Amino acid sequence: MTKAEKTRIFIVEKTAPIFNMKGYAGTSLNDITAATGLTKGSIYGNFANKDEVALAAFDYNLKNVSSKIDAEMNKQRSIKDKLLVYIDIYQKFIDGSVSEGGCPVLNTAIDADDTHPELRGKVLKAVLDWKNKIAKLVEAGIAGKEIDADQDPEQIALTIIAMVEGGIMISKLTSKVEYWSLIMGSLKKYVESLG
Amino acid sequence: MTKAEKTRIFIVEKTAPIFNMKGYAGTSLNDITAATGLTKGSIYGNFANKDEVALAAFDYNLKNVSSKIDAEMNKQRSIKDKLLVYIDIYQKFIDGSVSEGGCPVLNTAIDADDTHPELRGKVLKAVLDWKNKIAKLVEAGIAGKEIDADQDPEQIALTIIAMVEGGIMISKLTSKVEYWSLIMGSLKKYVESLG
DNA sequence: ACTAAAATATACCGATCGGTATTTATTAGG
DNA sequence: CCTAATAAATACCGATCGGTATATTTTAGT
Repeated sequence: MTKAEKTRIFIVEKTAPIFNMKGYAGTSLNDITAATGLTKGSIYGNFANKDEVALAAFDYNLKNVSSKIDAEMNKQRSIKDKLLVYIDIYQKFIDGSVSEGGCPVLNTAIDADDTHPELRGKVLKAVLDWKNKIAKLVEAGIAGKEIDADQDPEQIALTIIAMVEGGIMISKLTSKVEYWSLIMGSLKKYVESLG
Repeated sequence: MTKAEKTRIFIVEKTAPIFNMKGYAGTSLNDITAATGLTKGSIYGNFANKDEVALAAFDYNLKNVSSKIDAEMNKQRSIKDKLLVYIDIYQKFIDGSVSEGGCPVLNTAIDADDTHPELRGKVLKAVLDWKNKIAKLVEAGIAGKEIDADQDPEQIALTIIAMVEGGIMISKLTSKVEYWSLIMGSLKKYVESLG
C-alpha cells in the first residue's frame, strides 16, 4: 500500500464522522484539515474536491454499519432473529457507546435528497439494497416455514427499515434510550407476528 | 398589521420551503434574498440574523403540517381513524402534490441534532408534543373501549411516529409512492390490532 | 547514498459567507 | 399634503468558502 493510499484512508476515517454529523454543506474544508492535521494541499493531492471526500466518507460509514450488521446476522440461526439484529446494533449508535452521528443512511438521505444528486444516488442504492436483502431473508423464512406464505417480503422489509430509521431519529433527538426500547418492542412483536 | 409585520411573514413564507429542503447550513442569505426579491438590508431590518429566520421558518413549517393534521383529525370520529390521518396527509408531502421538502420535523431533527442546539430544542419539543398528543388519543381510545386496556399509549405513539417518519424518509428518497402505501398498510394493520 | 518521483506544505486566488453602517425610499398619522 | 418615523436599498466589512499553482519535503527504487 502506497503512502497516498494510506493517507486517503486516513482522511476518510477522520472525516467520516464529521460528514455524518454535520452533513455535506455543514462540513467545511477547514473541518477536514482540522480533523486530519493535514493541509489543504494534501487533501487536494488525494481527492479531486470536497465531493469526493464526502462520497468516500459515506461509503466508509455505510460499510462500517453494514459490516457490523452482517457479522451479527451470521451469528443468528433463525430468520426472525436475523431480522432483529438492528435492535442491539443501532442502540449503540444512539446511546453514544459507538459515538458517531447516528445512522449514515438516514442522515445522508435527509441531507442529500434535495441537494446533492450524486450522494443521493449512493444512499438510494443503499436503501434499495437493504430492502432487497431483508426481502430475501423473508423469502427464505417463508420457504423454511418460519414465516407465513401470505406475507409480502417487500412490505415487511420496508416496514422494518421505516421503524428502525424512524426510531433512530426519535431516540437520537430526544437522547432517550427508553424510546428506542419501546419502538423496538413493537418491532419485535411485529416480526414475531409474521408466522 | 404594520408593514414590517407583513414583510416578516412574507420572508418566512418564501424561505420556509428552502430551509426545509436545504437545511440550516445549506441555506445562504443569498438564497433568502433571491427567494424574497428583497435585499440583505431589508432582511436584517426584520430579523436579527440567519438563525432567527431559520427558527421562524421551522415554526411556520411545523404549524403548516400540524394544522392540516388537526383539521383532518377533527373530521374523524373514531380514535383509530384519527390515528390514521397521517397516511393521506403525508402522502401529499411525498408525491409532490404539496411540494415542499418532506416532513419538517424529520428534516430539522436530522439537520440540527448535532449542530444547532436552538433549532434542536424546537424540534425536540415538537416531537414530544406529537408523542403526547397521540398518547392522549390512545388513552381516550382505551377509556372508550376502542383500544385494549393493556396497551401502552406512549409505546403506541412512538411506534406510529417512527413508522411515519421512517416511511417518509424511504418514500421521499426513492420517489416511490408504492413504498409509502406498503408501509402505511403495515401501520393500518398495527392500529387495527390495538383493540 | 543518491535521485527521481511522489506526496505534502505554503501561499495565494476569486467568490461567497453572514453581517452592518449609511443612505434612500416608503409609509402612515396629523 | 406635509412630515416624522419607518422600512428597504446601497455599499461595504472582515472572515471563510472551495480550490489551485508552486515550493518543499518525503518516499521509495536503484
